[in-house]
Amino acid sequence: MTSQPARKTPGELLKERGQHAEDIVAVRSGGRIVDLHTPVDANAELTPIRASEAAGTQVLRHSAAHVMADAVQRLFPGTQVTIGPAIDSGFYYDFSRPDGKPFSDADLELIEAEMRKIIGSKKPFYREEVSREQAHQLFEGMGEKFKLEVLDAIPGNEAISLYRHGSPGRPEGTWVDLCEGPHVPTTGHIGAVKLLSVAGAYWRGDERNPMLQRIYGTAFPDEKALKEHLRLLEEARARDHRKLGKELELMMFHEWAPGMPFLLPNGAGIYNRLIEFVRSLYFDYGYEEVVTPQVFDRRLFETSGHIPNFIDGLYYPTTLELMKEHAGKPLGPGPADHPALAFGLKPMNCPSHCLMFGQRRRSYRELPWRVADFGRLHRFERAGVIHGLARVRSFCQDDAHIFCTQEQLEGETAAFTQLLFDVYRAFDLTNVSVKLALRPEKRMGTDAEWDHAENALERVLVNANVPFEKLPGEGAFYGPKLEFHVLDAIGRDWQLGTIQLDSQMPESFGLDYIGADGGGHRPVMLHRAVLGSLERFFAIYIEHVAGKFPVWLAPVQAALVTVSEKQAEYAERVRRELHAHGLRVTVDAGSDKLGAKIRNARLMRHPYVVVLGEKEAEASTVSVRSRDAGELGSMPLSAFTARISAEALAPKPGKTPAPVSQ
RNA sequence: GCUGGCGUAGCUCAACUGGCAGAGCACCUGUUUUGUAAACAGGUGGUUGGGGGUUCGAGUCCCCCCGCUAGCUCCA
Repeated sequence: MTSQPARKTPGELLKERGQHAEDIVAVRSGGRIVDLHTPVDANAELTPIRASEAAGTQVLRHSAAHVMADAVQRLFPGTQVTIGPAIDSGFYYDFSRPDGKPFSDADLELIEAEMRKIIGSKKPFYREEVSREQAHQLFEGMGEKFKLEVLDAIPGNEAISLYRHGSPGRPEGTWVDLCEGPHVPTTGHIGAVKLLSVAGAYWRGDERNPMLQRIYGTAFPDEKALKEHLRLLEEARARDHRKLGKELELMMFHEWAPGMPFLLPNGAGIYNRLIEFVRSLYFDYGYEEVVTPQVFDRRLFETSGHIPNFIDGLYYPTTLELMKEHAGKPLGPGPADHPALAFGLKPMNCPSHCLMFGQRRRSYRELPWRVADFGRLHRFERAGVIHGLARVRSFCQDDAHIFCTQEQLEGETAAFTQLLFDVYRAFDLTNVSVKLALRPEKRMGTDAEWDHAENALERVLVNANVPFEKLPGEGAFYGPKLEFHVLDAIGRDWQLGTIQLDSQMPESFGLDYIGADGGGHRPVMLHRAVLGSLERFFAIYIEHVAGKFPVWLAPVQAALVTVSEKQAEYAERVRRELHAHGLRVTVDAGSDKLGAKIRNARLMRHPYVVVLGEKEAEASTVSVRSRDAGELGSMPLSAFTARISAEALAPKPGKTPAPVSQ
C-alpha cells in the first residue's frame, strides 16, 4: 500500500484542527461518510459524526454486525457469513451453519458474551483496498462461498474493500469481511449491544434460495440509550393489540375460522362507532353509500382484470349442486378454472361499483359520483402472514370510489386529502407523511397512460404544497397511488390511507358518461380509503392508545361501583340516569371490597370509575375518578352527567390545516 | 408457502431423564358489608389442539394434520 504525503486520515486531521473527541465515530466529507482511519485529502472539509447521531449510530451498528459475525465464527467453526447490514432499529447478520441448525437463545447469550470480549479489547477497525483477484483468493481460501457470490455481484468499476478488526485470540489476530464500510475507529466504540432474536431468512430474500440463520441485535453508543430502546420494545409488547384484545374482551379467534376475527361486544361497539364516524363525514363530503353482494360470478373479476393478479387470493364458495354436476371433470388451464369454482367471494368492492355506474346512461352533471361501501371482503392470505387484527382474511374497508372527469381529478384528490386529515386528527394521529407510489413491473396499460396518471397525482401534491416522497415500483397494477403514513404514540410508522388513480377499470367495464358536447367520455376512477382496513386500523389504534379509548369510543364510559351492597339501589338510579343520556355504563354492586372493584374497573381501562357510598346516596352525588385526570372528588350527579356527555360526542372536525410532513 | 419455536382448565403458567394432570386468577356457593389497585373458606372445571404409532405405561418420544407465534416471502 502506498501512502501519499498529501493525504491524511480524518482522525489525524481532526486532531490537528482541534476537533478530536472520543465519541466521533466517522466524518462526513464531500457527501460521503468516511472512517477516521481511511486517508482523505489533507485539506478536505470534514464534518464529525458522533455516535449518538442517527448516521453515527448506523455506523456503530454495522460494526457491531461484524463483531457478531466474528463471535459466531469463533463459537461455531465452519459457519459461513453472508451479509450483515445495519437496519432502522439495530442490525442483523445472516449465517449459514454447516449442520443447518438454528441458533438457540442460549447460543445468543454465548455470542453476546463473546462480543463483549471483542468490544472490551478496543481493537482498531481498518480498511484495505484489494484487487478483485486478491479478494477472490482470500474468500475462496476461507471457504466463504456466499461472500464469493457477493463479490461477483459488485459492479466491475467499483473498488473492492475489506474491513478487518483486531480480534484477540484468533491465530491471525484479525477478523476480515468484504465490506464497503464505513466503520467505527475501534471495537470499543460500539458501546452497548444486545442480541434480540434469531429467525430464518432466505439467501438474497428469495424463497427459492436456501434458508439462512439470521440473528437480530441492536447496538447503541451507551447503556442508557440501549435501555431506553429495550423499554420501548417492552412498551410495544404491553400494547400488543392481540394481548389487549383478549384482556379487554374486544375480539377472539377460533381455529375453525383462521384469520377471521370475531368481534366481541366491546370490540364490535368500537368498530361500529368507527364506521359511524366515517359515515358522518361522508355526509359532509358528498358521498353516497351503497350495499353490494358478497358472492360473484367469476366473470366479474375476469372483466375487472383482477383474475390474473389475484387468483390465489380468492375464496371460492361452491354448492353441492355444482360439485355434483362437475365431479371428476378436469381442471382448466388455471387451477381456478374448474367449473365448480364458478363463484368467488369478493376481495374488493370496485367491480361492484363499476357495475352500478354502468347500470344506466350517466351524465357529466352527475360527476363526480362518490360511492362508499363498507362491504365485507375476503382474501385468502397465506398462512404465515396472518397477524391478529392487523392482517386478516375477512375484513372491511372504509372504501369508496370516485368516478369523475379528468378535470375533476385534482379537486377530488385535494378534497380527499382534506377529509383524510380531518379523520386522522380525530384519532389523534397528527404526524402524517405522504408517498407517491409509481408504476410497478406487473401492470396494465400503456406507458403514456402511466405518465399521465403519475403526473396528475404529483401535480395535486405540488399545488397543495404537500411534501412527499416518491416510491418507484410500488404502485397498484392498474395505476399510481398516494399513500398516507402516520406515526403512532410510540413512534412506529403505519400506512393507513390511500388514493389510487385508475383509468383501467372504467375501460375494462366500458364505462362512459355523456359530456356537455353530447358525446360519450370515459370517466376516471379513484380508489380511496382513509383508515384502510378497519380491522387493521382498529389494531393500530388499540396500540396507539394502549387500550385507553377516548370516552366517545370506549365500550364502557363509566363503571359504577358501590362501597357496599347497601348502595345497590342508588347505583341502579344513577345507572338509569346516565343510560337515559345515552351513556354506556356498568354497575358493580357485588360483595367485593371497594379496592377490588376499582382495580377491576381500572384493568378494563374504563375512562371513569364512579364510587357510590352512603355519603353519595344521601346527597345524590357521585365520587369520580378519571382514568386520565385522576381523582376528581365528589360532585352532583348532574355535573358528572354534563361532563361525560360532552366527552361522549364523536369529534366534529372543522377544516384541518394543510398536511405537514414530519 | 418456507425455517424455527409453541399448543396443558375461561386466562397466566407448572408437571426432573416417559411413571397418580397441578397452582394462582376467573367462575359458582357460603361467610364478610366493606371508602379508592386484589377479603376469607369451600366447590365446579381437562379425552393435555386432532389423528396414528412406539411402550407394561405417553402431556413428555416418533409420524401426519390443524392452529398460534418470531422472522423470511407476500400485501394486487
